[in-house]
Amino acid sequence: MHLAAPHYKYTGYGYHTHMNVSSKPERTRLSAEDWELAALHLIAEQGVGALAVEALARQLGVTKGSFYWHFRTREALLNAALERWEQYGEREIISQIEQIADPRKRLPELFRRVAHELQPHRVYASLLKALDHPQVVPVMARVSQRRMEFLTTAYREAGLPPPQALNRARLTYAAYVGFLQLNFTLGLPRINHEEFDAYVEHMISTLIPA
Amino acid sequence: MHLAAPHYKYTGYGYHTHMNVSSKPERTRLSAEDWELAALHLIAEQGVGALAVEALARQLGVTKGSFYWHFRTREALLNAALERWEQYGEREIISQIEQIADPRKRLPELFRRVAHELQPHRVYASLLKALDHPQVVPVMARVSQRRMEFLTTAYREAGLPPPQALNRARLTYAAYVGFLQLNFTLGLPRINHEEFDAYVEHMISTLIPA
DNA sequence: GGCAAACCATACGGAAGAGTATGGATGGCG
DNA sequence: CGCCATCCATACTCTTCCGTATGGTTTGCC
Repeated sequence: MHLAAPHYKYTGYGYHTHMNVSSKPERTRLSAEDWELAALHLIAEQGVGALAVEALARQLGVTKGSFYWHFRTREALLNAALERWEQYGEREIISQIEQIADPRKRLPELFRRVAHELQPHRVYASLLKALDHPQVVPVMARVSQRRMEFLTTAYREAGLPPPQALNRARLTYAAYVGFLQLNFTLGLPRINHEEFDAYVEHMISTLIPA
Repeated sequence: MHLAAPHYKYTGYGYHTHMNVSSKPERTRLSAEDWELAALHLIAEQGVGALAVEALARQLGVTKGSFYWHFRTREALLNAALERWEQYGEREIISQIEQIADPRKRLPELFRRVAHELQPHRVYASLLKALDHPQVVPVMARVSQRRMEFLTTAYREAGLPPPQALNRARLTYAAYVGFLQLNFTLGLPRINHEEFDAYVEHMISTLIPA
């Protein structure tokens, strides 16, 4: 009889000291948060379809008995993990960019920063492939919508008239999403580092108004 | 004992007269081709994950017994369907575009044509979400690679120097892929017709050199 | 130190779906 | 007409994975 709704602490996005994936000497007891983080980790690497409770339990060194104490169902875990991801997704980057004084320097800087941290994009890429699961659609819709709006105002502030700014934001964000898919999901001729930097600069020069 | 490797006819991509999904008065006997086409149809609408043999059989008005006569396994069906799709995918469009005399008019025309036939893109979009299945990766890699090369030469012929042409092709194709995902997979604020046309023109003016 | 509450293991039940075995129906063709 | 190849139905088995039931163990705390 476990109707317990455990304490959601939301201490951010990252790993605890006592949790390490795929090695089991550390046998501290687990919290709901641990399961959510492990779930996100698994989603990033193998996709939403691979999110099975018994597999996760094995990976954490426990059994299903533990899981069903913390969560009512598998869907509950997915929802909790998605909610956590949505909360602590782009917080920092957006606020960092907004602190840049010159509006015309914001977009290039955004492009370069986003380009150089690949890890946070893995979850987003996995979630893109899971758009048939009804639970992820609203989350992705909200996140994508917020980012699009951020891009749109950035383009306006960079000098584009409103209607063009919206379309340019659409184009930019589509290019971002497509790049994710084509590269570390599909593995097209593995672009290397210098080449990638050149690509980013090409993007900047063709998408951002001088 | 059915080791039979049935006759692959490859008569193109489209529906037979005697096959209609989701109504069953027509009870002709089925061929391997029928199963492949039905599979592609199902993939386009519900994704690769929904490709179950019993479900397909129900939809075709037969039972599994039929299926396992034509195919050795479920994977065999997927491979056959993918192969068919790869063969009869972009044949026409590419050849049509190549017949346009002025190289500078090819890209705008390509953009506009691709934009106005949504149906063929549904399979591609579904396959993008199935990039965790190892069977679809090589197919998508080949198809995407071919299209990218086509775009690259088109940009060169339109006047871009080679390195820029490659990056512009990358950008363009990423924008295409991302648009698919963001729109009829995720349902972002459902862009309407005039607005969509305006978006396409915006793409043309920012991505294609004057 | 002992007692709740929190946490976990073990052993089930049940649904879904892949694949197999086998016999029946159907159609061309000699 | 009758036979053989083709096509399909029925009735299984096996596996995987979700969820439940229940009892055991650990931990904070009085």
